[in-house]
Amino acid sequence: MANSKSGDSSLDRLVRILGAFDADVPSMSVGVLAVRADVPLATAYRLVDQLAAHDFLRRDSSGAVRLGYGLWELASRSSSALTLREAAMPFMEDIQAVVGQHTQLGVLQDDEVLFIERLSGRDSVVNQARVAGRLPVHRTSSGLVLLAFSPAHVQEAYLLRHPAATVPGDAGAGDFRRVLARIRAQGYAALEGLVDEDTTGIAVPVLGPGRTAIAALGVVVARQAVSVHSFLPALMTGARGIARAVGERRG
Amino acid sequence: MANSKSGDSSLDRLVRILGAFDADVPSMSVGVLAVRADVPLATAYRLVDQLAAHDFLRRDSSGAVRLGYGLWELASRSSSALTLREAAMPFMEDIQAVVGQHTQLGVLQDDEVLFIERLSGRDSVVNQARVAGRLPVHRTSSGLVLLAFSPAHVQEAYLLRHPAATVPGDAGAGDFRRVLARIRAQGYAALEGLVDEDTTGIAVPVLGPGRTAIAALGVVVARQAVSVHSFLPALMTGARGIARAVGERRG
DNA sequence: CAAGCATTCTCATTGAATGATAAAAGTGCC
DNA sequence: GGCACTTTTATCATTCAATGAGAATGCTTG
Repeated sequence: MANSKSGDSSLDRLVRILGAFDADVPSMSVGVLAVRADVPLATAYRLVDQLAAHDFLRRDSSGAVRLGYGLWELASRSSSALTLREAAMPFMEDIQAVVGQHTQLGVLQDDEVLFIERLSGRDSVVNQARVAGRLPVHRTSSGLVLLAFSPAHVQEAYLLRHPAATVPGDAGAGDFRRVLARIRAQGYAALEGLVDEDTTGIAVPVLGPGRTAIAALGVVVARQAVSVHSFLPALMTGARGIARAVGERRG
Repeated sequence: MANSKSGDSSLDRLVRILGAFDADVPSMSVGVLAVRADVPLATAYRLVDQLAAHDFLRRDSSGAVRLGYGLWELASRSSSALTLREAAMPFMEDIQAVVGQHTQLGVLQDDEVLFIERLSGRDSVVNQARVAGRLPVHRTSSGLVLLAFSPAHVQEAYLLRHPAATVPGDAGAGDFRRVLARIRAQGYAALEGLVDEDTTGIAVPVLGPGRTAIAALGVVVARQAVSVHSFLPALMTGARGIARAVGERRG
């Protein structure tokens, strides 16, 4: 029989199980997990065992299930993310030291921005929790930068999938394309109050081959903070440094 | 029919595929992947498709397969790792600023140390590549600290599985237990030339409930570096800070 | 101890996954 | 162009690993 619902492979079920965990519900009983992941109880127990064998899941003494380090370890092999992270880290530290604010590195994943690294000073304005793992492209400076510096066909595809995408501060329901063009022209994006009312996000692209963004480097500062332009040099320098470092590791 | 070899579930096969990638071979053709993961070619194509649907794998224009960000994203939900990482980061930065050397945070996974965070100064002595994602417990200061500050039954279980475990510098094929006891007594581990001939690793435990190590905080310095004791205060302070920060996030 | 979960077992059923094979679509080389 | 090669998609009969319902056994908790 295998499955009840159509359109889910065994992998889908496994992902649903792993995906049932998040920051709010980091651990749960197998019973709850079965419901959240929508799999029969008996099956849930079997799958949990399998996943636990690879330390994707872990069971504590009280029987609750939580994520293990198996995923983390596999993810660490992802050289693209790892290389980028490691190459970027020193530069991010520099930037953080200079601007003293939340600094982050994001990449494009599907139609969202996945932040693969963040440095948050103890006194940064941004609320940690609100800077989630993923955010919609048109809701962050980093996302807009990533899109603006993507190949034309990627942009078009995105616009097709998100016809209603707009940038709040911009020309009403204005032309999203024009926003992207301007960002590409000026080489950075700076937007107020997107993620949070009181913050401004500033992001620049980390450019790879063909003037395409392989990542976005951004900071989040208080809205009333000094001119955006005062942050740009550090960001630009950092982005260039990262791009060079990544290039070297590949060559 | 499902599978040929006994003792591998579908999950095992998926893990073998994902595990076929590492820093040395970050991308490969499906054909090569099939060989490395030991699955029939036709099956490999199917599994790759499935994994790509979740962005666990990604295919570039030339057809080569590489790891995607899906794993990374799932791993980020692992609140234990994430909480620890985020709580630790500011303290690690402090330490790195003071000692100016490679700083790392490790946790116990199976019988190895998994480093979930590292800060490597541009001028640190250690060779990045040699500080891999995982290392045997008795081959790193961090590992020894983690073991020394584990519950007695965990230690015993480890000793049973690794009867031949010794620490090079120590009393010949001396009593491993005694080494652990001393580490626990003095509150830190400092070992020369374990990972690398010319380096010394120093690690202290990040203590959780019940004086048990939830992580190890360590630095790697040049062997001839100034006295170990000059690094300890910073490490100890950092470890205490992390422990407190982690505790707060849970309460 | 009764009620409620959590957990393990059994087991008949079956269709999802498998993998051999073949064909089609590149890719490069002479 | 033709040849050798690899990559990729497609077909399809086979089958056993995985499934899920249910019963039985533990384990708390009030």
